[in-house]
Amino acid sequence: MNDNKQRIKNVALDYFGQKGYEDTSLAEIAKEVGIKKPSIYNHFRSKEDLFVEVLEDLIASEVTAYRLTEGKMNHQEPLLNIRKLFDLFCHRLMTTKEALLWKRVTFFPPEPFKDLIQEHFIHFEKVTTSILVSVFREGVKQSLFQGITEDEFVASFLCLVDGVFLEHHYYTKEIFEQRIQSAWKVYERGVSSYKGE
Amino acid sequence: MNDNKQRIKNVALDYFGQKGYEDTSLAEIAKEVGIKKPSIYNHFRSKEDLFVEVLEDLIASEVTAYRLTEGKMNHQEPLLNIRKLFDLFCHRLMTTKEALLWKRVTFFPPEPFKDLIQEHFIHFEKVTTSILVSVFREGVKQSLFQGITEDEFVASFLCLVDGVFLEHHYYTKEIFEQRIQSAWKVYERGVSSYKGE
DNA sequence: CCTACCGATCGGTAGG
DNA sequence: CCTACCGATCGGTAGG
Repeated sequence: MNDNKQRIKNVALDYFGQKGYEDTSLAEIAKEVGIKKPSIYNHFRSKEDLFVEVLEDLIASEVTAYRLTEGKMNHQEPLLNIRKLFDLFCHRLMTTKEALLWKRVTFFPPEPFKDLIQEHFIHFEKVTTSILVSVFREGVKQSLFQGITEDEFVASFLCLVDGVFLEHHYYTKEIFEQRIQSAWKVYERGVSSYKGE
Repeated sequence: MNDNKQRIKNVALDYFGQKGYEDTSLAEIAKEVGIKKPSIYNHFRSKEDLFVEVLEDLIASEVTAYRLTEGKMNHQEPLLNIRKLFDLFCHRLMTTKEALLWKRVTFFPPEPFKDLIQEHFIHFEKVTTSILVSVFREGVKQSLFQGITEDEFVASFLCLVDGVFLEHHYYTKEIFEQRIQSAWKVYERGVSSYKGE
């Protein structure tokens, strides 16, 4: 019964990510699902409604993934944990349709959703920040991250991840993986103590 | 006589950057310029033509800005030069309309221009990379950047700059500047030698 | 879930 | 530079 509703959302997630919200028509979504355009209105009150539902699902699945990784951390190894977070991020970026749409809308939010998307972005960042802070504090206990404040630790990690986020689009998979490794290496050196390991 | 042609291009640069190519109509561009839509066709054969001209101007001005900064560098001070490049980038990001459109089309190129944009992207990256490479090599002569390869140096800088770019959209000016400083600090530590200054 | 249709807007043209 | 207009397509509705 609700099979088609989920199918519409799946196709919408894909098309909104590939072509953007404004440039995706309900007619082409319907065609891909195998129904006619007006039938979409049996499940969603408007195109905007459809977008909001797709977006909300996306956020929920991102937050869940990060919480799961947090649960799997070994609190004795801060450097490993921060790497795990980084890998999780890169992995989702390359394998999920959600990442493409999330990237698109955070970067170029469609007019009607600017505020909504901003709220989600801030919420999502709070989730990741709280994880980063707990990793940092554990590291400090172990005399890691010397000369770096909590805020600097968080900000530089988020900047790293945002940079990777953008670059995913520019390059082929091979070059992208090189880029990731290079950026990570410099980041890790940067947050490590000058006096070296 | 060609005053209106330039005005059309200025407005188009702004709107294409803010709203994207597909979601910008010739009617609204005309309105902003103070003419009617068909008059645009006195200066451009099509909407696609207008976009291509805007894009070509954009590339030219970006390349010029980077070349100018390169010319002002003091080759004895690699760390200062890389900081200058970083500042140039951040400055242009916050003050020029070109940067916004450029980032938009490199990430989410409108269908009809995918190949054209890719060509320009590769060209532009060659310019910035060549500047970074010459900074890096001067640094190596001075025993800076120990343990970092040329590719890693270039990749991590571009990642830093891409991260900053994304964050520019999301934060207030004050928070953004804090973020920039934190990201820069970790980057600089990361590319500097472990054995410290 | 469908067919048939709506007003609005799109890029673009004719003709002056 | 304009007015007037084109076919196509958009999101959305009526009615079954």
